[in-house]
Amino acid sequence: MGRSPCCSKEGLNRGAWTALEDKILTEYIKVHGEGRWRNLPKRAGLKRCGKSCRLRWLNYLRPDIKRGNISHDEEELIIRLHNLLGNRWSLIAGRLPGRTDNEIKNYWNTNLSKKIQNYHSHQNNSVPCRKNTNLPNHHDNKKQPSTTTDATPFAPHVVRTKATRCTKVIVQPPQKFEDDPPAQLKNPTKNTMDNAGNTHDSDPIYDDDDVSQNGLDGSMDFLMNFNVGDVSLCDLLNSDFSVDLCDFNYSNDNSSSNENLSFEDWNLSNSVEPNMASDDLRSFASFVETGGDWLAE
DNA sequence: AAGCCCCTCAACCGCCACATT
DNA sequence: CAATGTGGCGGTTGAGGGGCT
Repeated sequence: MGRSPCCSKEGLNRGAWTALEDKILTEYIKVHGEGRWRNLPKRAGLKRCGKSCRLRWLNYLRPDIKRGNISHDEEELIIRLHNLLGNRWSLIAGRLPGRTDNEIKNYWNTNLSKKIQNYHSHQNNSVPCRKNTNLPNHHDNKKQPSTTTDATPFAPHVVRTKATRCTKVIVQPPQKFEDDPPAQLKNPTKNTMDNAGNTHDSDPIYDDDDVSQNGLDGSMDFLMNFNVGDVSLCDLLNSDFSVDLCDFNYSNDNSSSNENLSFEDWNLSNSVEPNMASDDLRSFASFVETGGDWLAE
């Protein structure tokens, strides 16, 4: 099946965006919203390819973009996530609110990949084989930057799964949790956490009406509603997953599918490092792996 | 001061998955 | 079911800037 190019390249501007183009694009999206990228340039009066507009918006103009230096915490998280996910920058970026996949990819290629190479060289005088890590050749012969952190990569543990997103899942707890559930599971009282780490009980999914509608009695079943960005970076890094079991991220803006998620899916989306899991989490994870139903809304 | 080299990162490209017709 | 449309992803490129000689 043939594909038409995303746009005619003739007569279009290329290269760096001007301030005026940025302004036009921003104003247009403010009024009309994102989407329909192919037609956007014509409607907005931009001599740009639709793809280029989308990229410019997503990577640079979006108001929620966090620009500036990657913090040590963020760097550590990137390393951990890359260890789990490989070069799946969009997934990694999804765990770093305000950061874009392009930014993380660039940061990895220019900083972290070298640090890790240096680290492994230092450890055993050889660079271990890393799954799915394709370092750009054009950087190989360039001088190494000074190492400013002591970030320690983990052994390769890339989980290869298809990225699956869902916002709301219903999980029946294992017997262990029915007998002695973690605090937040005992009382599924609508706790969600915002970006500042504050908890709220505003999530309508936990409303009594919802519980009854779903046939849940609150003590046996519980709902979890996750969104990327709901948990701050520090929360994620410092999570005691036995306590924060309900605060994982699993995002979705496209909730039409009804998927069964494997434990791998669940684990990679909810835990930065599997070894961090507590006994409770392990039990819970085991339950999910062996029969828990994930019912995407 | 000029030229060269290297690094960073915004932007581009090609491909893929999924939705729609 | 095939063709087409659309959005998204990861790899790569190259302009521009800074540092070094």
